[in-house]
Amino acid sequence: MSSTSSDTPTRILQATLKLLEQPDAKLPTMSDIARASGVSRQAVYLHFPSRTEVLVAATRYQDQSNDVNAALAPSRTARSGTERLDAFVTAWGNYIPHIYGVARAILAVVDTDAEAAAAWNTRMADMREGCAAAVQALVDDGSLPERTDPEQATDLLWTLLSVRTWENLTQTCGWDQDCYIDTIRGLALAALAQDTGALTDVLAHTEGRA
Amino acid sequence: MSSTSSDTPTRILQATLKLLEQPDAKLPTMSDIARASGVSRQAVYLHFPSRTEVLVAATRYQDQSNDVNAALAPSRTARSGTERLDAFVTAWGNYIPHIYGVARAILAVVDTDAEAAAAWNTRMADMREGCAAAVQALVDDGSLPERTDPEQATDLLWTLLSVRTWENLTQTCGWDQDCYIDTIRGLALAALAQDTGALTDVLAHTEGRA
DNA sequence: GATTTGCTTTACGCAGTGTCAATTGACAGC
DNA sequence: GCTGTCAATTGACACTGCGTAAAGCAAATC
Repeated sequence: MSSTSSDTPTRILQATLKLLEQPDAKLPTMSDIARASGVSRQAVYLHFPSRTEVLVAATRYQDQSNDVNAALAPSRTARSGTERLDAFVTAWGNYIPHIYGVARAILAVVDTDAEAAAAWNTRMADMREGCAAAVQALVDDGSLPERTDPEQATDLLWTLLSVRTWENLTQTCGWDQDCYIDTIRGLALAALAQDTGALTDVLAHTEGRA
Repeated sequence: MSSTSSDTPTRILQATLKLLEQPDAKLPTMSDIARASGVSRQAVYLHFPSRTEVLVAATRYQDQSNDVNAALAPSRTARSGTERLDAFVTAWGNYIPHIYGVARAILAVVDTDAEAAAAWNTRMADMREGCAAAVQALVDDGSLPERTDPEQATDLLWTLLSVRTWENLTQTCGWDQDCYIDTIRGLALAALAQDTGALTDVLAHTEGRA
């Protein structure tokens, strides 16, 4: 347990995360990673077979450090379906900023690298289970409209909560985090729980944009 | 006007589009493009300074061929605000599949290529104007809730209509196009025009998923 | 002391971009 | 016909970045 953080693979991952979390981060090369880790380029290959694997391992390491499950725990204890939906949107929505640096790097190589795509898909499948659970909670207490297909509802929630959507609103449009959360929550509640009141207060506070 | 389509730059762009529109298209190399154009690799450089420029020019050429403006025209003649919003969502949403192949290629290099990013941003800024116009139409006939900031409403509509959102729902989740359109329309009308009825019928037709 | 382990240094092969120079072929205009 | 010019070709090159390979070195372990 005395993971002193001084073993080389760990140092490489930590250095990689540090690179990726820089605000204007480009995709780091193997040389970048090696330099940042204080290690030779070949040493990186001694521990990771390819750059993609470094990135993928970095995301795993990060999830482990951040303890996603702990962050998402509150949503599992919620009583009603709408409460659970609300809690899940809040928890995940607020988790995104923590992983955005790494997510951006992975997403940048997903189009050209099957392995990165697989890793990202796995991660997103995990998140989708949270969506599915929230939808199921709605079904359980009858909040989900009868004619609505739970599978489709899950797809929609999953899309609303995607990193790309977060990126669009907060990074490109400059919304602040609270505004993003309120809006997505409103949309989700309106679409999945027919809670139209949730939408009326959204998009109202003008100071929420940069 | 007798753009015989036989001049080399045009042939290069057409060949590039053809490559990008293949269902499993990878990012084409300059050699790929040259081969597909029936021309030497150097000839491509004679007309375009870089690969990015080929891709960017291809998108412009495609917009021109498809005549985006014609596709979006119906939304400009709509009478009421909600009608206009509806028409715009339908028009743009149905236009996306036509540009998706190229959009995917551009999006794949956007993270690493400033020039590609600039080109894509321009294109998306054009689309955003359509969103802004639809929101303005809502404002004009009082359908937009008073407390809603038009700017923010535009951001939201723009995000709902993003290629990434379309990609997520139709490509990753396997929704069919009609289902996508209905859902986005429902969300947009509910969020921007308080038309909650628009949402009740959405997500209902189970056969809409693959 | 010999061996193993972890890392370094140096080098190479490969793909892909972008550049350069010399050459060919066609089609002007005079 | 001769000359220029333009478009395109061929073949070479430099550079970046990935991934591989081999030899050496130094500290830890047996």
